[in-house]
Amino acid sequence: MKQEIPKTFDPKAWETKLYNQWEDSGSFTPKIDPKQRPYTIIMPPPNANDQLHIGHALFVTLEDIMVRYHRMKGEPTLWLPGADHAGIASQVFFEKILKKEENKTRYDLGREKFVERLREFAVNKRVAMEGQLRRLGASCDWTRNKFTLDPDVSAAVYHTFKKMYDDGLIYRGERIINWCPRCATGLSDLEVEHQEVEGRLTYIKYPLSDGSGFIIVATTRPETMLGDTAVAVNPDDKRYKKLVGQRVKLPLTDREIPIVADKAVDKEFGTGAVKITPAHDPTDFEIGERHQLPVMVVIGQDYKMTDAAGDYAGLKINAARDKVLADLREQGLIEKQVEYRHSVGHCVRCKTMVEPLVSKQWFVKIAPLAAPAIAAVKTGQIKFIPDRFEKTYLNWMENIRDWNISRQLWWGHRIPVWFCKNQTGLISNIQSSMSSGERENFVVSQNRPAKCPFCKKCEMVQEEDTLDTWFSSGLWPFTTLGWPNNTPDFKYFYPTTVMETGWDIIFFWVARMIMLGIYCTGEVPFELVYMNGLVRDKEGNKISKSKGNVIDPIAMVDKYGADALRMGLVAGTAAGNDTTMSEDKVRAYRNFANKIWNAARFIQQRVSGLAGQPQRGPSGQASQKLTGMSLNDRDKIVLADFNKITQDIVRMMDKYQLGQAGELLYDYFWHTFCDKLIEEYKTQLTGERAEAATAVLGHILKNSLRLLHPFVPFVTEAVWQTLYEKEGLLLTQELPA
RNA sequence: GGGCGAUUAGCUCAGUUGGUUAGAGCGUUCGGUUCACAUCCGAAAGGUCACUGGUUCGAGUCCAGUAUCGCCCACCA
Repeated sequence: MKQEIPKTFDPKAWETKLYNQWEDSGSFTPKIDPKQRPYTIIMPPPNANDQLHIGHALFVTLEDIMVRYHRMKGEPTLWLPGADHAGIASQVFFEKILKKEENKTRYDLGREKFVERLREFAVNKRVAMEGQLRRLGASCDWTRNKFTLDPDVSAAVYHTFKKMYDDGLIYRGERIINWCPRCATGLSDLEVEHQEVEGRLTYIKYPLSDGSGFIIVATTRPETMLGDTAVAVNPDDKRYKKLVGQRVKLPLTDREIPIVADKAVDKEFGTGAVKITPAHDPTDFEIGERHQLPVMVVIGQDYKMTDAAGDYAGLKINAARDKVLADLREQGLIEKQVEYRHSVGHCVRCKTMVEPLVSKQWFVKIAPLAAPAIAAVKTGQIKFIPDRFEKTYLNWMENIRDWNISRQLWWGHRIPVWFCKNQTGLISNIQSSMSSGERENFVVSQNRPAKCPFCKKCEMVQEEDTLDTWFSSGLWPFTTLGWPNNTPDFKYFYPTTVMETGWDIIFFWVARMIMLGIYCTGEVPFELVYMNGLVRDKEGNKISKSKGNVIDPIAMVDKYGADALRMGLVAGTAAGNDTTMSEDKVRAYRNFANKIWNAARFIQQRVSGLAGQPQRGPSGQASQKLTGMSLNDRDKIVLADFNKITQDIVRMMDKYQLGQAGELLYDYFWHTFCDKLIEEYKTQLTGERAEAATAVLGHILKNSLRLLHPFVPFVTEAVWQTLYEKEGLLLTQELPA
């Protein structure tokens, strides 16, 4: 009596059941075996503020394929899941919700309440996300699940901050930084994106102090002239050579400022003379440093002119600009104005125009960290797939600048620094030169020091700022394994094997992990960086909510099954290349899942004894069975072909050509095995050829399921359990040799 | 101003170290109703592999240059 098997594969009937079975069996949790080399992937932790999108589905699928493949090779395999608190992203996201639903700001709630609410929010998002990862079939080890704000991870973050401070790698400095007025925080250079905007270049006459004439400067931001502390020209510019060292009267003020020569000035631009406002322009800040110019702040963090702006104090930037222009015009000091397109920095999160400001921030001195991180890639200790990204990485690393790690946010790791209340020095006089060597009374410590070492009596107050999210992310490959404690996990699984992530975060994340990994542990954090591309829509557009072309991966799973989505995401794609996604594609691979199901269904119905003759264990036994059989020449060719395909697949998988392996499997299974071989052999399933024909088809089916399993885990497992019930879970089976 | 990538069938894209008639999905046309699967099968149309030159017995694949498009980095006020 044959059991009735449905005509189509029904993912809904199988997926949840199979996933629970896998998870409950403990198959995702590796056993530490010192005799064997582990295979480890730390999952890039998704932001705990939203649902999974199609890009997550891509990386989850790629990593799951790698992990399932290596698990089937018999390696102790760890795929460690987690979530990121995503400082600025989550805070901005949650503030929007707060505004919309309760019409409140973070200040209305206060820091403590705000963080508590956001934590609650993040927990809920995490739980939902973990459910979605399961829907995709992610075979990660949930017993080791981590969150960046977990107490042990946080402790490791504070530990690292202190270690770096003690090693002189962290300093607090008054620097010009990118300030986002909307988020009210400083940003790193990477969090700023430049966009072209229409502007106007204003040529202003600055009278020479000796009354001999004018020097004309061009600027897009006339209002900042109130904070000018010099005019600069190129040292090789003949026009201005004799003016260097002279002074000019700064219009609208009673100040006189010098003319200096600096190579950063472009002779060709404007008049070749440039006003220098160290407090409000990064280039000017650097020129100012070279010439020891004072830094004069005329724009505050509230986007208004400061008291130092004299008559203009309190005006918003645009109003100040209008008034400055009007006043200059009245005095006849405007030479001309021309339309001018130039690029201006915007906050990568909220798209608000950033304002360069001088403020006190914490920085990581990057050069000592970058050097070994460059070497690690140059010597091949760390390899990139595809390797062209090594150039991108090196190009950036060789020009890297100090890293601003403080954020004026509430959501994140609060900087473990404590100030003496009686000599706080929190707000220093920013008009003074920053390199005055001022000393501040603070202690670096995770917990509040029992006694203030400075005044001996105050309760110390903690730094208000939090750390850049990427600081804790940079430690992720080892804080997840228990570092700085020498735990069994850390000892065994570190350094990890593969870091699989998007090329868009090479600088944000990959570079920082390499630098901090080597610094903290003395070893590279991973051997291989696999870069996945962006998922684009059918027309190749970037996917975004505003374009309305989002593809919800879970909706695709609901409609076509996880196997179909997975196969649609990876088949025929190459590392580092963007990939397109469409419902058509998913539908096509749903048909493939069904094809697998039906091939098995046919064999189960037509072939007697297959299910009752388990070819258990190492694949060698399957071949032994075949060798004992009277195979004809055609059988031998068919089996040799399959053997060749198997070797090709294994070779591709080992080289991380996952998309190609998937495509080859698809093509072989459907168009060779189903269309040709089953059709050919189905007439031989009775009579004297029955035994051999059965064995050949059975062998290929069974081993195809093994090879296919990393790509389409659900349908292969469903078939496996239907046909070979007694043999256990497919994901713990060995691959064909 | 530097760096990187793309250009292959109507559309979206693969093509591993150079090797026989260049592939897939979707779409198009024609033919198949029992015999695993119409979420299927068989067949067909459709490509000077952007252009030019070079290396080679042999180039979609390697080299140089050109064109178009795209991306990243950078302090041009």
